[in-house]
Amino acid sequence: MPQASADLASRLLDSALSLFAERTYEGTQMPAVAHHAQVGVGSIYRYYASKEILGNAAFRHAKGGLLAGLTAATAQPTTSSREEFAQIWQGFTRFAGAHPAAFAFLEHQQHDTFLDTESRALAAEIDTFAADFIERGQRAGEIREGDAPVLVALALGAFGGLLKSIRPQLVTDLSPQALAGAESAVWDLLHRKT
Amino acid sequence: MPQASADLASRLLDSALSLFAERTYEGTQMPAVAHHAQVGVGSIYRYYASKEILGNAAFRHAKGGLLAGLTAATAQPTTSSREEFAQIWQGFTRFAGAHPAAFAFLEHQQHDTFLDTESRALAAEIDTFAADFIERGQRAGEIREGDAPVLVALALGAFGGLLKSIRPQLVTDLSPQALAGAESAVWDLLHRKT
Amino acid sequence: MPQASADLASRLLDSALSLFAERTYEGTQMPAVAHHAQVGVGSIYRYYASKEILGNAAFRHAKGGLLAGLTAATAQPTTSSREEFAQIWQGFTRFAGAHPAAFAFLEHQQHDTFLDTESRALAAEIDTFAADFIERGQRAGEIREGDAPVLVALALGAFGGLLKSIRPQLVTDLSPQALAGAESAVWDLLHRKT
Amino acid sequence: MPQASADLASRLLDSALSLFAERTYEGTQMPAVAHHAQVGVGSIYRYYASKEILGNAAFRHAKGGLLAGLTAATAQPTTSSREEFAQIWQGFTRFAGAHPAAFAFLEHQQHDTFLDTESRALAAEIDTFAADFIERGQRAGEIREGDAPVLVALALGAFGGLLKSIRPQLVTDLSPQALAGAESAVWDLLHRKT
DNA sequence: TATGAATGAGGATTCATTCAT
DNA sequence: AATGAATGAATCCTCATTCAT
Repeated sequence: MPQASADLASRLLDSALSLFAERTYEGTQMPAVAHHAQVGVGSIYRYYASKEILGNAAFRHAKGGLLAGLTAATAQPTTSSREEFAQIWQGFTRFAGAHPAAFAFLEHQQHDTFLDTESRALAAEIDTFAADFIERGQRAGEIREGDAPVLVALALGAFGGLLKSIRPQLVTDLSPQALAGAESAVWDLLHRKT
Repeated sequence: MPQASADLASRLLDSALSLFAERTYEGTQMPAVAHHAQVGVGSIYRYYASKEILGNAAFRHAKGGLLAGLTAATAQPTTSSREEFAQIWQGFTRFAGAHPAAFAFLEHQQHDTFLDTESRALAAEIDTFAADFIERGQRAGEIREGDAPVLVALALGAFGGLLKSIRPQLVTDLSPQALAGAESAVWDLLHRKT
Repeated sequence: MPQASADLASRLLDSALSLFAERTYEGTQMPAVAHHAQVGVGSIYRYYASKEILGNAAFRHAKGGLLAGLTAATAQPTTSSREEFAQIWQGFTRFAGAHPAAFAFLEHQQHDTFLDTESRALAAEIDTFAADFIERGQRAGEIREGDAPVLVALALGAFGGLLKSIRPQLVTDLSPQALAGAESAVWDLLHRKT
Repeated sequence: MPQASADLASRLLDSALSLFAERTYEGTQMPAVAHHAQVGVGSIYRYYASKEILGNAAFRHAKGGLLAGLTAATAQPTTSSREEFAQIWQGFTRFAGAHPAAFAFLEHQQHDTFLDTESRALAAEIDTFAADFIERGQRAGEIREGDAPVLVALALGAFGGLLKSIRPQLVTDLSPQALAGAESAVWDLLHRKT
């Protein structure tokens, strides 16, 4: 069973993620992670040398997964910011639907206590990705004027608020209409009115 | 110093709030709160019987302050949802400017581990307040159709995202233009296009 | 009010005694003593420099009171050990009835953690008093042979057992018959059968 | 050492018992128990969830052991109360000799602060056991008239007094004569004179 | 003289981490 | 490789004692 250990590592990551999402990084005990993953405590340490390292791995797993989802969603060329926005929206939506714990964990405001430099750098990538989209849209005259990071913060904040409000349900539980309505509301947040 | 002891309780609340905002409720130690408030650890317990009680007091202080700020800001009668929105926006902005730690603490996603029923009830009041505003605007045809709680979540999320993005600076450090831009962006999120 | 402070000192002693009796020396907090005596905590320290000193004072007050009661009860000359035993029994009975908390406190087995030398010496006096009575009775052929301290331990133990069993009622709640029966049982424990 | 972990629980119980006997439940610190049992503090909590639970376990271990000893000692049928009393006396004597700390702990007057309902129930069993013996003897005309609980209290009190007086020596240090003398003294406390 | 708010050392308990099996 | 019992530093909380009023 050559992939046994790889499996265990990722099972641990999933367990950590769902417990962190539910009870906070600080509020989650290593024995609880072990129990959730159905392994002995000691086994965690074979894959993650410390709780801090596990926390960072979980964060990077989540953030990296989101970034990959967004990249994949925006792979098809588009002809307008609105279309690209739709792709991004779908990227977020799918990721949040497929990995609710990961998304919830990323939404926590306080990772500062344990994130290392590499994790912080990864976190910044999402912002850069979003800011690029905003700036492109502004140059094309489709997105309103203003500081790109500010617009990113508003839009991501709105999406996060939406997800937080329906917790612990899944995004996929929202009616298509409600979701479509939210999408156009957030687009209007960004859209340049003529 | 006749106000000494009444003050101590609120000095402790402030200290707790700023440390909780910075490092999470779980990540803050009682001795750290005592140190920040420049008192002995034991003194905390004269005013707050446990960390959990202190946490709830801090939460209620913050949430109650925000609610009071919003109520005050919307006291003047208005003739349109846009105007009322401006009042609310100012209420949020002022509160976040005046009590950045309190606002940051409220933005944390994970209070579930320690909030008691009373605190949760207070938290719901803000949502009700906002949902009322939304529904009134919808009836007046000024605010877009859709589930009121969903719109509330989007708008509050956007505002929260904004504040989070500039941390640890103050809202008041944003240029008036940036702030005004953000305000109209969020309004457009809510506004019914004709 | 010249006796005010003497009063306070003894009120504190009484409070201490009844709390110690109820909850143990170790289980009683200084603030609880203050509260029971209706004074501020600080005031205790004007009369008793520390909890340990208060504990010893309470112990000596109780033990000394019992010794005084026994001495008074046996003041009248008697012509037999049985008569003297009756006096002693009455001495114990009256003291336990009049000062139930003091008696209960003395019955606790563990004073070793705080008693000082002087208190221990006083404690020994009761034993000496009782051993004297036993030895006199043995010389007169009225009390059975055997180690005097052993007989003392048995008799005092029996009396203590009696009191413990009816706690928290008072000795005076026992029917005169029951009390008389207990008295003759304990006398038979000591009495030399012919 | 296959019995290691089952042993740890009982080693902890023994350590707790001897420290509680010596210094009171309240006067004994968990680290002291750990030290005495030669384990880390944390290990106590794997077996006993709190000090209170440890205290109750220790009490029940002691009381249960005594009850078992008495039951075993009285297993042989007897033809008189005097004989049965001899069995009971031997039961007490052996238990106190074999488990001096357990016996001393049981003699403490103040368990009220931490005993739970189950422990109290067990404590009552000894009294019932003794009261049964008394009542049987009374019906047979061998034991004096009087309230059975009162006679039990007197007899147990006497035995307790005896043990207390020789502490910290062992019962087994008493000369056989002294012990036999004490036994007949206590029997005379109970015996119905003709 | 009396008070009780303030203090901080000390005690109970938790939990990340180790290591013998 | 996996386990989970054992560890003890770190955390919450208590309470004897002090001292400004």
